[in-house]
Amino acid sequence: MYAYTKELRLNKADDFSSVFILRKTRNGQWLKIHYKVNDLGYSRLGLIVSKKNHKRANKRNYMKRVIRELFRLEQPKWNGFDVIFRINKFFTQDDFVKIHEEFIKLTEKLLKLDTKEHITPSEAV
RNA sequence: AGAUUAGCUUAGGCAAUCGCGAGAGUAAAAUUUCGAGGAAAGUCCGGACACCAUAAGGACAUAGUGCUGGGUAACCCCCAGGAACAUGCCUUUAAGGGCAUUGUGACGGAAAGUGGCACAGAAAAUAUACCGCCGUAAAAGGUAAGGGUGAAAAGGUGGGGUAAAAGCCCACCGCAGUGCUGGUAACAGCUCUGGCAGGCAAAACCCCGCUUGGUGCAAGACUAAAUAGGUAUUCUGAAGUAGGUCCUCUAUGCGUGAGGAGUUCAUCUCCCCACAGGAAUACGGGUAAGUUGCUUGAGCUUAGCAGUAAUGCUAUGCCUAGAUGAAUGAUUGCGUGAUACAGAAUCCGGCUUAUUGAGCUAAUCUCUCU
RNA sequence: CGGGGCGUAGCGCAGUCUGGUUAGCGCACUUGAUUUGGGAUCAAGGGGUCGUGAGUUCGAAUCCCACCGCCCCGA
Repeated sequence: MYAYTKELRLNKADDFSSVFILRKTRNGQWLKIHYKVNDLGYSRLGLIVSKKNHKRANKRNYMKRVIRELFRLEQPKWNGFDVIFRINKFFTQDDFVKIHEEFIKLTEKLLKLDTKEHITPSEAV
């Protein structure tokens, strides 16, 4: 149920650009998301972490891991969406709780209707 | 015992839940094994490997490198040693000399050549003579002791000597050279000889010795769609339509070009030659895409031996990431000195830089005790 | 994986190849003059660890080495 396999990733440039063209975005302090409905029945994740966010590779890898982890835990509650996350601002382990809150806030529009009624995001964690 | 400096080692262990990459396993699951670093970094050197070029080697150019010996697959690397310098102490009238240091140590050639040395100073390299000194009636002449300039001025100190001076002479020191001794060598020591060559800089050009083909895993190898094009073979050249009309005839005519003939106002007509159309099949090249290269290697562990050491040899055991939108995280607990810097991308050997805490070694200093 | 360039005053640039004792230029800034006032103009002035650190040299922005930051290019 909480798996994160290769099928749940956006890999091709066409997939990315099709999401960008729709221009549906939400912005937060650390994160920015682009999203688009798909017909697959499950959500897919794309990540953009540039060298301008942080120069060191291990710090960028950490940010990617955190977002993948949150996606893994949250995506079963969503309708089928292609979602691309971009990092606005560099964050570390100390900011994890804040990042989690922001993640849930940004993605509340993607929730399925029935889960929205029964479970609040904070309980799901 | 503490502090400082320098160097070396180490980079964590166990457990729970949900997850990630690869292998094994299965019909599919279940299950199970392994899963970042000392710098993985910077990309500064050296290789392995692959392809291209040359196919015997040599010379030149370019770039790099430069005390001696050793290590290595190789090196702008490492180890050991030696000049030189620095710091401290001792000694000396001075020049200089000695000792210590886990300090530095890009250290071939300046007598192959070219060029440079601001300002100051008489003079900055062919030496020269400003103030001076001696000398003289005055010049000429002799001289470089002293003064002054500078980062640097043709050995230093003392004595003799002289008109005044000067290695002109002597002693000691420095310098250059012959010889001997020690050392594999760089070099060191001793003796003798020479009155002293001639400043600095080659991280100025340069000369000499040595090294040096190019491109890099996006190298390269294999499989190989769609579209377009290439080569070969075969088939087709139909229908429609055109030649004023009808009949017959013409199938390279309706496209192009060269040539010829006829008629003619002609942008007309005809003849002949060459090329050109369409379809199918096969072939090879090759793009996207995929597979491979891709991890067993100048490998690691332990022990012994050789060597001052770097390192080498022998034996024994081990297999330890291999992704490709690119794998280690989240929440906790136990416990600890446990954090920092930081994430493999073909692989090794170095160098450089970043860095927490703990431990070890050495030197120096301070305090206490004997 | 490989190659190239840049860093000098608040901003944009010279000077670096060939080392030399005031490190300049333009704009901006400050003060004064001019004007009723402002702008423009004229005159004077301030402002620099030459990206950082070591080295060569009597002397380094310049030469050598190592780092830091920024930009560009090729496969």
